[in-house]
Amino acid sequence: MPWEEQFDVEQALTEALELFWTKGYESTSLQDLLQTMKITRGSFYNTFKGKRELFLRALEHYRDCVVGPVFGKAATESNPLEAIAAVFRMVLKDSLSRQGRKGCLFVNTALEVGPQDKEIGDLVRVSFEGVEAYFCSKLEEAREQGLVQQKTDARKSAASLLALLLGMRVLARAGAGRATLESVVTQAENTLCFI
Amino acid sequence: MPWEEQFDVEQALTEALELFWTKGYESTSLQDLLQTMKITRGSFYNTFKGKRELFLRALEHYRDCVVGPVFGKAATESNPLEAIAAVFRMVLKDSLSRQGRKGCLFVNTALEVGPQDKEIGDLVRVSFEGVEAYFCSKLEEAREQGLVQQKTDARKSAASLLALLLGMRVLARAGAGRATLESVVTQAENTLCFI
DNA sequence: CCCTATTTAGACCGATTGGTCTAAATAGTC
DNA sequence: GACTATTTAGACCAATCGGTCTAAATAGGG
Repeated sequence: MPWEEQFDVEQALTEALELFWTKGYESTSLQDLLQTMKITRGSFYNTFKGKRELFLRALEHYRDCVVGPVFGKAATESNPLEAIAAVFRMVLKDSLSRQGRKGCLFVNTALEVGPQDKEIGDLVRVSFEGVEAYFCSKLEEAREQGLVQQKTDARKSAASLLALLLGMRVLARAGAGRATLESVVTQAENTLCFI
Repeated sequence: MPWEEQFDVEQALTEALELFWTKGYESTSLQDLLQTMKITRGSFYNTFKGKRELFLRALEHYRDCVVGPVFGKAATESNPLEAIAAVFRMVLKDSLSRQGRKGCLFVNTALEVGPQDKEIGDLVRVSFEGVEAYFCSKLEEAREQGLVQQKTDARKSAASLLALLLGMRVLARAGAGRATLESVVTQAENTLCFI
């Protein structure tokens, strides 16, 4: 046991992520974390430098293991508009589950700790810009394929789609009804047709 | 001085609101509050029962003094679609200012403390539902006046407009660029035309 | 089996948290 | 000007915060 790490770092990170996601950064105490991650104080500060550093790793973990797959899966759609719609449908499906009521960790973080921590704030802002760029590229693809009017401003449409997606995450965490969440997606799909 | 309150409660409440709005609930300490409100511990606990109770009053203050006027002003528009557009334009103008980078206190609260405090969570959810209902009634008015297609589903459209508005607040607090925020509003205006 | 590198459990740290309490100061009433 | 109701300033509280440190336990290499 002494020579290599005694616990599954990946597993512990996942548990920490879950906790931060549910309770937010400030409301998650060290005691909470140690209990949930099932490690001791010593290993905690040995493996992760501190609470903030763990949080940063949890954010990256979330980006790679939660956000990434959603867009990866959507990218398999051959129709670029369908790729965008698929993102909305996946987020909707998730938002309707018990799990999904936690919202999106990036959105939660953007509001709670982003404004007070430059590094973290930048990380989530860059992530948002990535989503916007993803939508934008898909819309440009759609235009090239004639799926969308030539005059469509991809950047503007991408921005509004991003806002729609973030809004849905807020509504989900705020406990909005199923009908409201579904309406957002159908309206997004309609928007994609009329774009 | 003994017989009535020694300080301007309204003023103190406004300063507290500002602080909660900027830093969030958890990150705002009693020391912060006392300093900003320029009152002593004694008067604090005399006038407001505690931190949570002050926060609740700050939320109500925000609802009455910040959110209310926006919708009140918009309601003076004779064209119901213009009333909705006016809300978006006002929120945009605010979001572009230094002040507006705080986002919306209700949105911030919905994500940070809403999930952990039923009373507060309900308060913000009800507020969101109010906005949705406002949009909905305006859209129904528009339909009656023939400004909008007869088949338009006012409820669905209202929900997506709400999501768009919340998304804009998230983007503003996350530090999104001017272009992104403006795009959201122009797109919302376009959506209103095609509805 | 000894040595060594590492992890363990948990005592301990100062700082800060939200909240209470008391004694002095204050400004009205009579 | 004494009395009284109230506010003041700030000492004080236990609990918790994130973080450090040490001694015992552990399991590899030689």
